[in-house]
Amino acid sequence: MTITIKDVAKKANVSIATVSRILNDKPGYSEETKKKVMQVIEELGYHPNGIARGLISKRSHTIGVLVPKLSSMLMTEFVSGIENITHQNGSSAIICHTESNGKKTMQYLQLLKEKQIDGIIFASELLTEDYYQFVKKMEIPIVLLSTISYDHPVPYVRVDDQHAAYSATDYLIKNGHKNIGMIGGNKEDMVAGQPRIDGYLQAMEKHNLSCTDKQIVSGHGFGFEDGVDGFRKLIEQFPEVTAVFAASDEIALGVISVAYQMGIKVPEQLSIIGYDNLSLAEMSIPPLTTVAQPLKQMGEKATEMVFDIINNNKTVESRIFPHAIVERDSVRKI
Amino acid sequence: MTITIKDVAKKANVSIATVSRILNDKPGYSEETKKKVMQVIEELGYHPNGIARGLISKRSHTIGVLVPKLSSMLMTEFVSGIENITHQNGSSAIICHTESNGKKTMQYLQLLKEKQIDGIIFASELLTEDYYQFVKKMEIPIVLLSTISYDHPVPYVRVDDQHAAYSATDYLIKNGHKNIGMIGGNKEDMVAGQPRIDGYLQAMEKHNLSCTDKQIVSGHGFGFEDGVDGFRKLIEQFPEVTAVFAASDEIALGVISVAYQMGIKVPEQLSIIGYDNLSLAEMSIPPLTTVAQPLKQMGEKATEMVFDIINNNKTVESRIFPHAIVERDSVRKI
DNA sequence: CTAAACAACGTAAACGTTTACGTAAAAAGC
DNA sequence: GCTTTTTACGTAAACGTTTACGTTGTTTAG
Repeated sequence: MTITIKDVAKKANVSIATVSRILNDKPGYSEETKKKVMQVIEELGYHPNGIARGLISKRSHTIGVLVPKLSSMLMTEFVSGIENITHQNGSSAIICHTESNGKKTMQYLQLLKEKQIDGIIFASELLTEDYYQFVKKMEIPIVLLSTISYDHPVPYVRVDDQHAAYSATDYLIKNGHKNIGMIGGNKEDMVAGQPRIDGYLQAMEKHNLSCTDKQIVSGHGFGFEDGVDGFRKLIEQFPEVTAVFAASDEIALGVISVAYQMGIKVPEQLSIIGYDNLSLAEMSIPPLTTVAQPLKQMGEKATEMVFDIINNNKTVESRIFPHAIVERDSVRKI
Repeated sequence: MTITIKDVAKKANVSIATVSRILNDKPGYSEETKKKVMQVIEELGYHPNGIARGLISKRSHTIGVLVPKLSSMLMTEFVSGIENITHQNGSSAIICHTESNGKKTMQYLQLLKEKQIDGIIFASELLTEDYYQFVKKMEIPIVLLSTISYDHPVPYVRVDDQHAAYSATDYLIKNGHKNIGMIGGNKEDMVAGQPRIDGYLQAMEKHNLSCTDKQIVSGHGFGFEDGVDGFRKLIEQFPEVTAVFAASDEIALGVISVAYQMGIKVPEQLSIIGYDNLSLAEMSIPPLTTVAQPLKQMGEKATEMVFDIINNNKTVESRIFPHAIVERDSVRKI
């Protein structure tokens, strides 16, 4: 038998209201009774039932996190930050990995609604009209992480992908490279796909470097395999390539791998810059120069924003986090 | 205003009991009224309140997952499996990363208790007496993942670390290596620390290979840095080394990195076998031969076991999952 | 044709809290 | 000393469900 507030009240010879008041620091009890009650609580090993509390307070002290792919290291960093702040606020996070599956996502949203979660963090995926409408009906605060909504005013936290891609390409150019190729991820990806390609193009144009279609290849995703396939294709259609901008660190590792197999030395013959600054970037050979996003902090900020809306229900402003080039050894300085 | 079962009942001209019966497929209603009620539910966009449900059913449809380090790729695989099964059972998982911090762990356990979670998965860390007693008082099913409890009968899912380490070392020996070093992780780690060292020793002994203290170094953890520090130390005190067994893939990458810096060729001059088979093992140069644990399946099984206890409250048997050597290119066959 | 069984509901208690309201005694104000 | 305020509680309603039990009307059995 689990013990409830009633048991405590009875044993302490007070009413449940008094116990509740003591538990919640609401005025209306004497120090003396507090002592007695606390002692009884200790003796009985009583813990309040959060569910019953939630029923009244209409707060579940839980937030939902929707991520497309749990196993990606990107997500891990986000989640780590989210978890920090959530716990700091006496709440917990339910991670839902949607696998970029619309149906699954809707299912999760339903589940989250039933669970009466207090807020949502929606990460790294396009907020479709369906999702938006559903969330709107739920009347629950939502913050986008590393993604945006074109059609609706939903607060977000992200970096400027195009700008970051520009910086990466610019870095290659500034180091003397001219024949620069790019391996993008999924072109359809509205956040990490086209914008990064655009940033690349923008930098090439700015520096008056010719840039044909052959210099850009984009695959299905942002994984290692996409990198190896991508680079094989790239070097075939653009053999003069001397530097490549990869839209993710995993892609970058893929090209390093192929380069190694083909006997192309990195960075002597081929320079590579990645994107994400995952922990594996420093483990690679050579250590990978890459674009860093403050992933954990972004997760933290997004979560703070959610709690800001919940607690003060004020509207919050979106944030663009700064990116940075972290220089390691995969780019040759000509 | 959120709409409740009352609103549905009123609009459909039935009692809340009937609505509830329809929602839960309990007998006691006609097809006709069902149709009407369902229609009203649709119109109103009603979703039952899981909290109120939980208050009665005494099930929160939530399980707690305690992991020491979220950002490790190991954990990600576990969590991914856990999440799968949890969702399959109409529940969700709350991930708590304890950072191997006793105080934080206890805090989380408290939180989970208040949340009235239905079960616990405790991963990759020693179940201390404190934890055990607390969980026991909670009277909640718990399953250990990749760890064990020496003093108490708590069901677990793991691989036989000593055996796996034996296999790895044996693999090196069978491929003609004799001067085999080992870089262990944290020796204090009762699961991944000493047992792997023991397995290594066991294999060496079995094949009558001398093995001095100098051949084994163990650091603070299982990360990349531990690998680089470890190998630097190893090669100093045991320069004849021709093959090393690393207690984790990250450690293995660390030694590959140092080897590269020192101009030692892998696998020509130095063979390396890792442990874990993380995704980065295939991204490394050369691709890393390693010991594979079916991480995701282990997470899934552990979760299934939790639900087994919850639903049928039968006792479950612990499982030892098979490990396997996945051969890539980091070990030279002499 | 009547008693028994059953189908299709409605009523109300229960789950474990919080909290508005009421009340008695003590403290304060004049 | 009497009113007013304050303190320290207790009572009971509310949160949104599920479910045991009761009730009515209809079907079935004998």
